[in-house]
Amino acid sequence: MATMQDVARRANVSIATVSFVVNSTKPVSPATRERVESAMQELGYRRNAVGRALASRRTHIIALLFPALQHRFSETAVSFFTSAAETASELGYNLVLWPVSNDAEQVTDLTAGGLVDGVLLMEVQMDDPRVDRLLESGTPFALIGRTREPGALPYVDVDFENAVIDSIDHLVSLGHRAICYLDGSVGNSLENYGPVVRARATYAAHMASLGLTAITLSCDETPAAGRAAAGELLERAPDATAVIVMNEHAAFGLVSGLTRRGVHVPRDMSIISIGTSPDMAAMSDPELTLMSSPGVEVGRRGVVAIIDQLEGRTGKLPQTLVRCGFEQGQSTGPVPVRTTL
Amino acid sequence: MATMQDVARRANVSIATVSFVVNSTKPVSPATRERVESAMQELGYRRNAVGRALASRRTHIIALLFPALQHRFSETAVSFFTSAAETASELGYNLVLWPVSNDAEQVTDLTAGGLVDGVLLMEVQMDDPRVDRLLESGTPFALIGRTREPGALPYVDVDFENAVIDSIDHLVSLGHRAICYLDGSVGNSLENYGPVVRARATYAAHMASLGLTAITLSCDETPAAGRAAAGELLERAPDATAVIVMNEHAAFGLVSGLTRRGVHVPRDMSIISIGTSPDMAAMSDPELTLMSSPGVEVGRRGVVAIIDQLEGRTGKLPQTLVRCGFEQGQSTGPVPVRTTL
DNA sequence: TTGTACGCGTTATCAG
DNA sequence: CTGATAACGCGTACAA
Repeated sequence: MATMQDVARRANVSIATVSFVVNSTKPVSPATRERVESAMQELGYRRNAVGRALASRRTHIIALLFPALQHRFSETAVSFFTSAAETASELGYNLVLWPVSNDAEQVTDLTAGGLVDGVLLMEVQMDDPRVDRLLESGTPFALIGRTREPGALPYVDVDFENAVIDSIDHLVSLGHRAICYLDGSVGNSLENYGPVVRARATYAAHMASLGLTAITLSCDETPAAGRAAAGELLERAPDATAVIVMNEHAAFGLVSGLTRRGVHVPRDMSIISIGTSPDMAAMSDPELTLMSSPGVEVGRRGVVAIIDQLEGRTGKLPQTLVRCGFEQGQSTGPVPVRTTL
Repeated sequence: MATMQDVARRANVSIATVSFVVNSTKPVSPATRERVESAMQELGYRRNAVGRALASRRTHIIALLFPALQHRFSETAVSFFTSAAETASELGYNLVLWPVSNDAEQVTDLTAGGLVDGVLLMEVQMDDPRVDRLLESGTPFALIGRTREPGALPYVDVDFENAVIDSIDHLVSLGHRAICYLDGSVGNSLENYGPVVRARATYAAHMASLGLTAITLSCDETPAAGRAAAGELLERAPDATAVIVMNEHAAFGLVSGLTRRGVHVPRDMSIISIGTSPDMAAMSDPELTLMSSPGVEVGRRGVVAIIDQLEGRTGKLPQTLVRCGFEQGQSTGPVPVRTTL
């Protein structure tokens, strides 16, 4: 509860001097510095964040905008949240969780309120109206994800494209040629969701470049849909020996659906799941081979990206893609030897 | 960027009058109110949160203290985070994520900084030093969880005790008598973790009150440990026909471990998982029957509890236990008919 | 009903 | 090196 005023009186200096030693903003003689510091000690002084914010016009608060009414956050989201908060904390900032519906108006409320220094925008859509609002507002921000045309926008995103390529290459190295692809449902909002769109395109392109035939399936993001997809897979692609899944919840259903139908994983079919955390993957039996999405790293980099902006560190534009980590599970193996006719 | 001053000038009134209409804190004649409001409209005025905070001594910020270095939050935690943030937002508050290590010193930093009006403390331990710090600080707070002796502390907690009782009763109604219990590991920090301790005690007590034999197992919180526990179960309790699991990750392993050993779920063994979300449960095959932990409700109530304090609504002490919801899955069924010797 | 003026706790500018 | 002092944007007695 002690203010700078109190400290100043007790140390027989001006309030300005106290400010200097607190912020090391100007040189102070060792003698007076000593007096001030012991005064602070005795009074248990802590500088008031609000007063500081008003005077310096910096709150040291970063808003993490996340879509309210969100379908479902994955475990990745938790590690992202907490990692972002921790990074902010380490760098002297605070992270406030800011739910926004698709109503872009709330973005204006936020930026005009003066409470936040910068904004981290989660779940960026391919064409996201909130981004335009942020640009108008002049508030520093960074995207988690990318718009269709990121241009000069600062962003941090998961590199799902390379995850797809790595997955294909890995499977090919195991001898697989008939590699299918399963992602989230078409015809719904995911169509506009960058990761799904980009990954699917990458799958098609890379398969083509290898002279392989691309077969894409989609289903809802539920285990039940994944189980159903197992049937569809066997019907539409009877020769398939591997599936790359970009649909975490469906991946579990796909494994159990195949198993139920007598298709052994990985002996008869290899499965690799993109964007699943190791903890999750372990819950499948057999455990899933996966490309884990780097929630912690993305959270950290996102926060660093805006703080760099806020503190005027003007390096090169932060446009970062963080790669997924390959983790060998038990759901992939060499292509089965066909003892066919 | 427009300040109250700007609005006041434009409307030809004093700055105080603007404040009155903005906060409806004093009656204003319709005429001048109109002038002020259109001035605000034209200037796109938004009240500055920091100025307001400094003058009113209320930031409208609530800190959510969560344990840093704990990167294994369940899906429940996500719904808790987001629900808390949304509730706060609806009530005109902001929720900031505040990572704290076990070092209770950080709690002092927080409360002395003047940035937050109140504190929500997650993952409360049975004997939690942070609670003492909060009490000393005088900052309004509420606990998510409970200490060993909650006394007059405001808290919101999940009612795992009744979840255990309901689980037992449900299984008993299906004819089960040999009902085992599996929870998190003993000998580690979980020993001091309220939910685990209380639920285990409740299991023992309720089984005893029914004249049934209690058999308790523990294992790490991983699917692999759960699979291993399947073996231990069959060995230690060969007559068991049901297991109540208070260890989300292990529950998955238990199911697959039993299945691998030729024990069919639910025909030979019923399993019910406490504190698992429906989304998670669906990833098991067969889908788990569960008592879902009410993350959303707990988040909402926790925030409401401190806001009530902050706004001086002095109803009865908020000490709330939120019950888990029973959700029928496919992992429970009637007790098997023993055609034994 | 409306206006004046002070205070909230700091930062920052400018003299000294 | 140190000290006044003016912002910063708003809330609120107190006065008119």
